[in-house]
Amino acid sequence: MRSDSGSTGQRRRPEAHRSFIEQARRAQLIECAIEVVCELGYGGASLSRIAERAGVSKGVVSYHFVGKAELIEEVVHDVLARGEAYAAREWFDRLPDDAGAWDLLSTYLRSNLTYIAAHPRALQALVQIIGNHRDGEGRRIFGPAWSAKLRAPIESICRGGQEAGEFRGFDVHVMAIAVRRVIDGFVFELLDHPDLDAAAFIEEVVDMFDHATRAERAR
Amino acid sequence: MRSDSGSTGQRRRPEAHRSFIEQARRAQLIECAIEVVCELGYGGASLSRIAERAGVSKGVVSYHFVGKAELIEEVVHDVLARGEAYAAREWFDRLPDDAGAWDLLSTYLRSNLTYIAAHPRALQALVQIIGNHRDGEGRRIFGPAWSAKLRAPIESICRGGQEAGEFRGFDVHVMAIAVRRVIDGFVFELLDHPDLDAAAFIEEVVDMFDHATRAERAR
Amino acid sequence: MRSDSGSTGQRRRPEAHRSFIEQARRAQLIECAIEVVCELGYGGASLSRIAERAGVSKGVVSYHFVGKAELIEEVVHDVLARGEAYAAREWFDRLPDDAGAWDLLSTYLRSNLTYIAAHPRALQALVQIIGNHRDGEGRRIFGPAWSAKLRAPIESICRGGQEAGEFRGFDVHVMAIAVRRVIDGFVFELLDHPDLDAAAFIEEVVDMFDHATRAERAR
Amino acid sequence: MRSDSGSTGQRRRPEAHRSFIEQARRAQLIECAIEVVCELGYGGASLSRIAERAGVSKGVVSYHFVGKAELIEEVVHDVLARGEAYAAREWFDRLPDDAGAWDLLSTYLRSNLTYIAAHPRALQALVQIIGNHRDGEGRRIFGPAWSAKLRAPIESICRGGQEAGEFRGFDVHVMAIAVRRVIDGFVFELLDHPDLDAAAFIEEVVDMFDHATRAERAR
DNA sequence: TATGAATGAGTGTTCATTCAT
DNA sequence: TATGAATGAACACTCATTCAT
Repeated sequence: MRSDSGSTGQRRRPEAHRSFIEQARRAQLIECAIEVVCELGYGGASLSRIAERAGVSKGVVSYHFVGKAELIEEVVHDVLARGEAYAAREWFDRLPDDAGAWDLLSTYLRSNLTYIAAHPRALQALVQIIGNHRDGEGRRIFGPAWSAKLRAPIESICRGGQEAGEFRGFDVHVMAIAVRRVIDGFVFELLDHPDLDAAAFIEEVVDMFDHATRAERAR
Repeated sequence: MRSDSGSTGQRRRPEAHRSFIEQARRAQLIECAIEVVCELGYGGASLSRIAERAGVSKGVVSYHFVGKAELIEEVVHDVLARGEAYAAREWFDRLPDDAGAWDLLSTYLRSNLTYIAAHPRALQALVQIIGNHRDGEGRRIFGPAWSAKLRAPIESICRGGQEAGEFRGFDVHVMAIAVRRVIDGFVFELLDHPDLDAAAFIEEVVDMFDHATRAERAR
Repeated sequence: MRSDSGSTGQRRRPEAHRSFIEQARRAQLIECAIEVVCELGYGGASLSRIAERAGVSKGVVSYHFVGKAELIEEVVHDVLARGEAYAAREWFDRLPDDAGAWDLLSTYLRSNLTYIAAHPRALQALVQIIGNHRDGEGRRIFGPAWSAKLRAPIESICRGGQEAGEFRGFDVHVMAIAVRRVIDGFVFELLDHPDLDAAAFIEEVVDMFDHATRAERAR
Repeated sequence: MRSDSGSTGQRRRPEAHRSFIEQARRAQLIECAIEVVCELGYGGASLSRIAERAGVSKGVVSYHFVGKAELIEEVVHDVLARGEAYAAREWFDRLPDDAGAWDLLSTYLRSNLTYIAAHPRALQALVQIIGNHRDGEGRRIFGPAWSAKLRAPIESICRGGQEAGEFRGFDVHVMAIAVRRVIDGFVFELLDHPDLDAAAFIEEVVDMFDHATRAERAR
């Protein structure tokens, strides 16, 4: 999932030989970056503030990451990887072998939303970075191509559901956009209202997409 | 609709006595700010770049606006005001006197989406600003309260539709979030794919929310 | 008293043909400059703030004065001229024809101190300007030569007193410095403690210099 | 003696763990600030000029001091601390155990004046800063309260002398003002006339205050 | 590995000044 | 006479980055 095409031209260190301590520091700094981005926004997440939060000197960040860009992109990679691992478990646990399209879509929704509910701050950072991180010329790093890749599985599920007659004949691209937008919106909702009933919210969303996708008289 | 709550403590000039030329410059600078924010993102929209785009010296911006915050917030005010004017016209033109909840909601969707299709860059700037503009302590200027105000009319329409039996018994808050998130997502879609068939996209969205909201056997 | 040697190279307008209105504006701006310097200090006295205080546009100041330097130097000229006029009246009123050195010195002290008590803000501005106003290369405009001129009459009086045996054989230069420093210090005292008993203060100062100057067994 | 009342709200670094090199840089920058303030005045002492004088880049100053205010206030602290250390030595060396009020006062005068004669530039900077340094709202940082603290020991000595019958019944507050004003005036005198006979000047001042304070027939 | 020190570009802002109207 | 508009330099400050130790 992670695009290794060094967006900024900066080469990443060879991931192979990293000592234990280096791995730990990187993980710690990524964690701190998440917190700072979440609290102060992408623009407020300077290296000094991240280092300060980690209780280390500013140089440490530059030592472990080739540049700010690598740290930021590593945050994205990290959060995404953890999310995918979580989703894979859900997928395996919850889905029967003969799962229908709606089973797939509702599982996709639930696994995404429960993961967000469990780590709202990490995903807030992710959203901030995706919307703001740019290269030297001002081009978004996580642009259209990246979003398309994120939407692909949803579109695939939807197409399957339509072919099976389970879903009505909507435009799968539009539906995928709606699904992702609603999922990502959950992040803000959770942070803005910490006392939100997440489970109820999730079921409402699932229910909404049930009505939105279901074939007229199906299921 | 415009929140006069001077987020930064900076006082805005008395809007009353503004010369023609001042109005023109302000409008030009707001326009340039929109373009720069749209192209380079919130973080890339420095006063120098905005001034450069306008072909004037940096001091001009400071002359016409009390501070960067005023310029940025004026962009929000401006885009919002134009959007509301547009929506008001649509409302008046399209809606019969005895409009039902679905008439209202679909008009809300269509007027918002067609306005976005007409000025995608302005609304991209708006989205960037809303998500990133913060005060000196790092608090979002356009935070939860602001979003809530934006969602209020949608929730009101939904409640009306439920009371009239036109809509099913979904959670109006969740639905309002979905509506706004999908609408705002349209902004990115348009800019990322300039050749998009906007009309078709809009009808798909309207159709989706028709299915999502409709009472089981209604209409 | 005013040194016309254009300290900054800037030429002053010919003082001759000034319309009534121009005179009034200049006087008003000088007054406002005094207030602003007094309240915000020399460094805080920008043309904008002075103009704002006067309720006119910034350009007005530049119109009536060749540059900021002229305005500032005109403040000095003005306050000094008013002070001298006051002193001259006191001199004429209070002094007998056969006045002794102590009569002269005490009158000098009293006329200076009462003038300060009457216009503390103007003299606070004066002190601020004299200590801070500099030319383009950073040289003080009101430097040693200027202070020397201010001290000349005191030294002259002291020398007279010594020749007459009225004063003891102190160093007139040192005494003149002390006199001027104490007088100028009164300015701060008045502004810092508005409820100060000025008359008592003045008599204490006069008394102090009586003891400081008097010949051992004289008077 | 150092007022820790963070005048600007800016926090000073924990003075404890400062590396040797940091201490050296700070000292150097403080020295350069003194020179620049002395030569160009408070208003001419920009960070760039101070850095330039030190032969370092502008950022170095910001690196070692939280803000300009800290640097400036550190100059005050530094000069004052050195002066107090000097005065304490003088006090210890010169004063007998049974010192009278005049011994105290004359030692106060001499130690202050000789310190000034030894470091006129540092004290010129001090005077400039005290008269001009202000907070964001234009209020003087070293205002009335600060001056009062500086005058306290003089007043105390004077009161002692009066109670002992050594001094005449002058107003101690007025006398303290005179003492401080004359002392500070020495700074300008030295810089304006580098060839001044400092020792003679000092003795003249001491002599003057002897006459000014002495009880009618005492000593 | 980690730090402290330094750099230089870039930020928003203020300012005195100029000039057409 | 007076204004509003614009300029460009200077200001304090922040930042990502580099590097010797």
